[in-house]
Amino acid sequence: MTGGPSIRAVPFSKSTGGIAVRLLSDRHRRQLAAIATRMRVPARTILYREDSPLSWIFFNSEGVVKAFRELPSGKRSIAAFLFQGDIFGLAENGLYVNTTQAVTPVTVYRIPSDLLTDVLRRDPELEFHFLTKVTHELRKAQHRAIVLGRRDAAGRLATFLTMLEKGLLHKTGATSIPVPMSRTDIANYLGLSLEAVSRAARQLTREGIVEFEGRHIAHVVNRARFDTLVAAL
Amino acid sequence: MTGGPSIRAVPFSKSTGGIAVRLLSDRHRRQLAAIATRMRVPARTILYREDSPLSWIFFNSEGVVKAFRELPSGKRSIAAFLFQGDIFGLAENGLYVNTTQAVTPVTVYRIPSDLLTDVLRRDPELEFHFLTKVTHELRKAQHRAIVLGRRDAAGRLATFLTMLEKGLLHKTGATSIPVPMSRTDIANYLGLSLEAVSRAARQLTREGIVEFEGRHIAHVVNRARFDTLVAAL
DNA sequence: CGTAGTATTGAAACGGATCAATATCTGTGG
DNA sequence: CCACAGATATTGATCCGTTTCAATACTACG
Repeated sequence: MTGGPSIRAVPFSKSTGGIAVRLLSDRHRRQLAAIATRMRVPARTILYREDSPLSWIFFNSEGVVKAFRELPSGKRSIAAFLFQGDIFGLAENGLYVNTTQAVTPVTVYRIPSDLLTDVLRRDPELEFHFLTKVTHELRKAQHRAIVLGRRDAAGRLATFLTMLEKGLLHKTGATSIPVPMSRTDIANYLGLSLEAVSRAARQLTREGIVEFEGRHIAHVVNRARFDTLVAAL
Repeated sequence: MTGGPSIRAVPFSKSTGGIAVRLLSDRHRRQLAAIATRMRVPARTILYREDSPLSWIFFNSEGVVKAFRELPSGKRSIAAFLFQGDIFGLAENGLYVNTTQAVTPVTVYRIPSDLLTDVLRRDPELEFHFLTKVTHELRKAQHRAIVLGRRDAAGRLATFLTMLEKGLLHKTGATSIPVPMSRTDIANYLGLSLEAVSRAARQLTREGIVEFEGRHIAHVVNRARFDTLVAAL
């Protein structure tokens, strides 16, 4: 949302989800700006497909992206949602591991992976930022795995809402949580059926814990019970 | 298993799970040897506890370590098993995220985290190795999450055995898979009850897919059906 | 060789998946 | 701006598998 060609919008400049991410120096910004391409794409745009050859690493600057795998059974498993500040482009043996698709209109920075590798190998400080970023993704993945260990659908959904909430920059007193993705996406992320997610949402409403305003905004009505439910891992 | 103080046993020197890990140069080995401490500990030793202050990063050189979190409900969720070549010591805000405990007798290298950080910041090549390692852990975590998305216990267990098998250095023709951890550990990793794991093992046996020799060795009897089951995600 | 932790097996109940029908939303063109 | 159509979501009923509870068997370690 910063106008012009400024690299300020590159996500390194902000904190995400509670960990302190050091700010990029101007030198680093310039370095990245020299090799990055800014892209604005509409929702549903596919950025790359699984098993296609790795060519770019991406930075999400604005909007939400989902990373998923198509399973042999035809089901799809969403590995992660990428928010502002997240990097993505995970590959194995030179092939992307997931397919990534814009959930909302998205602004990303795209850097050729070989160029990025070169820059990183020459600049340990910058590389350290990446190490931090990937470590952060690792924590997110482990956290998701813990959530998937839960049996109860309502608890999983509540925990998911917490994730979304923590991703925000905690506007004080803001009780509304934007839920940009579809129920189907949530189901695929939580390892539940669409119906189970729908029923879980209803249950949270019925019990006076969460209220939904349309399908894309949630309000935590009873914070105490909400927190209890989330903590009841 | 290499005798003496050689740093050769440091895990960077071998490939893990299919990704090509570049060998460490002698210079890098020397650099790490200067700050690393080799430790041999018996099974069940706790290496660090969750929420304790980060002080070391570990390298697993020999044996199996589990990383888990104690959940408020009293259950425990195993985030990962660390095998030969894996690094561990994930922290958030300066506190370890998991508790780690030796499953078998273990040989690890322990490096003070601040020293390691210093070395990495001065050596991009070495740092790149770490980036690769962490990325590898990230893939493992995402893979686990996909497994947890499965509903059927037998499929989860079979997939788990596959993981263990791929971790091996593929001795050609070796049909036996060592299963060093307990059934309870497997249950905590797969998000199943102990009973479900036990029944799943029995089912695999009954259907002539896997045979167990004691509780810590598995043989894949019918590879075709085994692979089908694993692929049936 | 005994004992405590670990694992197996059985029976019952809960909860989510699935199938099916209906409702609501979203984006497109009139 | 409205109407329509396809996609997305809700709700209901039934089925199936895992959890839980409980009793017994095994195994590993001192």
